[in-house]
Amino acid sequence: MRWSRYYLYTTREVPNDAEVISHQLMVRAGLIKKVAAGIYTYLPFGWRSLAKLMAIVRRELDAISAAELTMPAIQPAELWQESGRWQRYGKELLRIKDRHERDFVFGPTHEEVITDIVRRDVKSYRQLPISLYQIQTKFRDEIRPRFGLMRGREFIMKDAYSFHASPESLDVTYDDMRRAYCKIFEACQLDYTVVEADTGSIGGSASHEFMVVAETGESAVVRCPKCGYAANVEKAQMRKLDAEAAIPKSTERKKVPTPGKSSVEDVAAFLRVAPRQVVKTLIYDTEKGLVAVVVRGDREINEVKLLNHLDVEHLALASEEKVREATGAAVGFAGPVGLSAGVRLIGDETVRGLADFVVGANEGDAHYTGVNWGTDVDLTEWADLLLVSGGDPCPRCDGTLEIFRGIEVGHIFKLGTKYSKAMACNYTDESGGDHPMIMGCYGLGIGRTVAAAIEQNHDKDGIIWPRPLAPFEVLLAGLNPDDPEVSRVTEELYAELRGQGVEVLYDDRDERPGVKFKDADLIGIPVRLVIGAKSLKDGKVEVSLRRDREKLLVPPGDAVGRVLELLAKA
RNA sequence: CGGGACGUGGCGCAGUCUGGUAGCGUACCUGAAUGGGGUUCAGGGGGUCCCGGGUUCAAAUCCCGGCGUCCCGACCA
Repeated sequence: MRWSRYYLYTTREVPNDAEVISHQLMVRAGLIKKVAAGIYTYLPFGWRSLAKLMAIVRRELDAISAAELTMPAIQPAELWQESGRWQRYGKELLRIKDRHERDFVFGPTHEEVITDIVRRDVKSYRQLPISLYQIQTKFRDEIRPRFGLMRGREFIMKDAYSFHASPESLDVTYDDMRRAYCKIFEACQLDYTVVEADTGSIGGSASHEFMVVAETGESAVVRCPKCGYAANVEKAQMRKLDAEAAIPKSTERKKVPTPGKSSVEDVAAFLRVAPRQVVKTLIYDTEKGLVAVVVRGDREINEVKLLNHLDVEHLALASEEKVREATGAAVGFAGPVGLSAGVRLIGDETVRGLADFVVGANEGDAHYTGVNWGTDVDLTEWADLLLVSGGDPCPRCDGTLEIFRGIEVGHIFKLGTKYSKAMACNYTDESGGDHPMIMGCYGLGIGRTVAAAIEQNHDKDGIIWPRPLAPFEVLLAGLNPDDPEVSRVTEELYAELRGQGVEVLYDDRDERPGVKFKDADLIGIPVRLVIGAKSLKDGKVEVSLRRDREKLLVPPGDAVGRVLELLAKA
């Protein structure tokens, strides 16, 4: 491709609405252009990279006998009413009406449509298992789109669905998918981790996320370097410490004034105890009423665990008024002793072994000291509600968990029969009985993966494409277009590279060398071949890798061979 | 949805407080020189100052209402 005829325009300025580096570089290097918040055009240069990733995805999914199809983006509301998600799915679901005022949605995901298709075609256990996938534009009306393609409202996703007659069959496909995902992300040369994940609103029994390690990632993940345990913090557990248990009761409960001390730190400092001796009580508002959760003062509640434990749809810290209603005191003085009767009380496992601790007194400016389970509070509901953090003990071995941030580029679920039951997607078994099919679903963010690759592969001057995702493999630049010898050699090399099947972008623009070098660094094509009058006088052209920019001077006749060698290394 | 900020040639910004000729950089067009890290000089085109209403002799600037965008918290590929 000759750059002079190509649609690729770079900018020197950083766009004022781009915060993270991958977003800035994708705009500056002419990959994407914003149309509205969270909605982007994929420009030709960016689309080439997405297309490469999609080809890798297709290759690996076809290899595990998944069949590609394409479902409609616009889906009738009836299917969503049938699955129950018309009511449950929140405002992220874009609902639209046609000219007859009939309800439709722009699909944020396709469980309903795929289940509807399969239930009509597949009747027998002999037809199972089945795996289907598509690569398609989705729309989720996110409250806050951000970071360019990392969290768009409209985005391209690969979504796959599998159908089975037994849990064992699902296990096999799930493992196939997991391995295929690993191959895909390895093919993209990404530094990623597979982590255990919460199943969230999609539901199901098991789930793993594929996290690309990056500072700007929106998810927090813990990993044990010793045994390899890795989990999203939403899901992560820690080992219970025996030492925390069975501290004997030694004091009587006593109410003490704590004027103006509402935070754990303040109360602990004021009473001269460690924050971990303070038990904090958080009042949550849910559709099932108010819930009080007690947790060790130095720790945080994992709201996802709480949501799952309570089996509720909505969960939020209660308002000032609701807290008053439940405790009779201002926020900061709630405690489990003498809580309003209608409030459900749940204890996190971490406070179970505590004795002689401090709690809020449910009245302004006062706390209790010397509080103990049993004698002072009758608490019967215990659960693991802890938000795990770095430094906590691994739940699987005696190692210590590390915490890092990641970009969720893929997510696989064992769905079970949630959708097949709701939508009567059944098969007939050997003995003629009907059963709902067991399902799995598997998502992979196409644009997000490319953004993550840039997030992980760049320097101060621009993108450094991993070769498998690079829009072009080689950048060819002639520096002195007026020099007939330069242009002759450059044209010859261009023809030769193309003859070898190399994807080459030929910078034939009438620009000064400085501009060409700066643009080359910015757009980050892995291998660079430069022809300039100076080195050509010595019978040499330059070959270099974008990553280290180490120049190799070779005769023009050897150039293509050296380019191919470097490509193999890129 | 709560909290904060912003909206001025394509892009990045100044001007708004204190109302009075719409400006700078860059990009673009023409010409010349230059030709190994965003070169230089000369000339030129391009604006509903987000939208609507109000105050005023006069509004980018003040007032009211809307819209859009970005950032920080609850969702997800």
